[in-house]
Amino acid sequence: MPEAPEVQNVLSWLEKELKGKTIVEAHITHPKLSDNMDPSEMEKRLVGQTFEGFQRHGKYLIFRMDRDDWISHLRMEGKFLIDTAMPEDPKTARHIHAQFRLNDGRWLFYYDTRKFGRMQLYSNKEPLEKHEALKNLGPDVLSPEFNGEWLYKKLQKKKCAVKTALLDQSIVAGIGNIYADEILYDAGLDPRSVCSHLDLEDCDRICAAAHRILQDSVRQGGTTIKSFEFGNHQPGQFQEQLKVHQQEGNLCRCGEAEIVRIKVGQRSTYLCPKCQKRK
DNA sequence: CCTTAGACCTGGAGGC
DNA sequence: TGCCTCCAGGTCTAAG
Repeated sequence: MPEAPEVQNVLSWLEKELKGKTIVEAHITHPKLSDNMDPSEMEKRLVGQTFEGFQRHGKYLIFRMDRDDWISHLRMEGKFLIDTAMPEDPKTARHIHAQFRLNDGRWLFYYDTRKFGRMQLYSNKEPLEKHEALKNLGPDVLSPEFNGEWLYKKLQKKKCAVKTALLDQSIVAGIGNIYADEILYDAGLDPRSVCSHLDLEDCDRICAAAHRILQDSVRQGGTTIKSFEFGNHQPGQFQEQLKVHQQEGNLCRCGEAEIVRIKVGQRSTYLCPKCQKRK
């Protein structure tokens, strides 16, 4: 589901709601949700801990509790909800896989129809970047570390398609299928272009486009195509700005070609054959 | 090392 | 209405 801008909106909302709150009760009902320890151990450890800090790296949410770092990846459909009681609609309730009662009486629910999302808990005595879930990530897409020179150095040795490289979280963390298409359209590059064929100027354009597009999307609440929401049911607005992603058959803004859909690395990929050069 | 197909899950949309 | 196929903001693995 979410890429960096959507995760950032979820994070900001959770920070506003949860900062300083303490977990007083925890139930994890999906056994695979906590994949670095037993669910019952995660429940036990979380009870009594207070939300102190909120961070994001790529698509990972990081809750800094008083003793542990609690990390959550929403994958395709994971969502947090906050309410005073379990939703009554059984169709919603059956997809709640964890619930945490707070010291203000409310509940934090984790909801995930496809059960792809995962959580981990690590002692905060270790630095963040040492945690197994985070240690292979490249720089966050919105950080100044992700710049043309750095990307150029990474892509020079690779012969895969440039879109595949942008989706590789060890190169840059936070870009997913929607924004990869939008970034490459903005940079004027065909997603199938061979990484090692790109020059420094191409990499500069990719990074500048990534920063501009993703920052814009953060401000507009992210992209809601099917189900993304934050803040208990707010959709994002950025889908109205999408120029190629899911625009198959629509006239490109250049007015000279229709957007086409192809497959790159098994993922649906949208591009304008006129505006995007293959290198 | 790299690339690719399949697995993990559920539900919505569209064809017949 | 039902049944079937395809599709989905992601990532991991096994196999070649």
